[in-house]
Amino acid sequence: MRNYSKQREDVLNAIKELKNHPTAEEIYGKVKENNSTASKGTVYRNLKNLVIDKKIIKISKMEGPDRYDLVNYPHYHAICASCGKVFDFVYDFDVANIRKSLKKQIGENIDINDFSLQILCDKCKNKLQKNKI
Amino acid sequence: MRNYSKQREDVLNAIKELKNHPTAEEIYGKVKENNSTASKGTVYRNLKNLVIDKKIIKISKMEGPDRYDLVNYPHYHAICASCGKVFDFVYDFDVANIRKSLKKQIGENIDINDFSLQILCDKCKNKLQKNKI
DNA sequence: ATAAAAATAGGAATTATTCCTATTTTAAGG
DNA sequence: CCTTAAAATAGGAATAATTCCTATTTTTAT
Repeated sequence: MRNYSKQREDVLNAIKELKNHPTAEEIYGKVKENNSTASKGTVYRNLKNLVIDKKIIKISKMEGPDRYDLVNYPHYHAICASCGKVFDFVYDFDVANIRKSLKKQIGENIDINDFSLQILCDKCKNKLQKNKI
Repeated sequence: MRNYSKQREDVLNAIKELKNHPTAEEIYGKVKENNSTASKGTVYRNLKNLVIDKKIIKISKMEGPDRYDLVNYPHYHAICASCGKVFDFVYDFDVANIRKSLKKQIGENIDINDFSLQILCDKCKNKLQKNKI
């Protein structure tokens, strides 16, 4: 179903070189910097492919473009809805049980690629409480 | 810190009327249909405010614009990275323990607004496996 | 070596989101 | 109930992000 493509490797390598959750635009920039022929459409298409293949995950905030992160060691992201700060964290979710629960509820044996938490960080919580709501 | 606004209520009401995870554009459309004066900027600003206030959550897929959902009963979303299908599900995450773990790792007492799972649904898994990876 | 399927280049086109400023609304205090 | 500063909005322009298109190239199976 999926063929090999040099450009997909280029995209993955660009993400490896860029630290800290790059955007598609930043990845495209790095890819070109590395003299890959990959076009913008190719970058977007392969970002999706890489997510499907569990090589990377997507991070979405309340503001700004989506970001991507390598799946190198098992970690997840907690993203502040207010300031957008991303906290990397480790947690031992009971994946087997969650899958079982999903199987019961939706009747499908899904694969879990990633967990992501929408949170409010300390700083933003305080800012909101400083006065009224 | 935050003042009352009629338009923010209009946005929330539009989401209540629209079923099934509307986009900002769809919400804007409904809001105008309801004769609210809310402009596009106002809709976006208040979508963010409503997320911060835990009235709604944002759903992000690999394709297309972000979507929003009411926080009416405790449920979460599992989103297929390939086809974008959204599965609503219920699960009793150990929120207290997750918060404790986050506190230890990042030193902050964050509030958890939402969990979201990136998954691969059965259908897409099969499609990918039909041939090679 | 050949052919069909998959992937790409290059960038145009389209969407989604953000931004801007003058005006209006809200909430607090006297 | 006045007044005022802070917060919010309208209206839409501007920008940025994403998708789309077609001819060409690459990949893989045979």
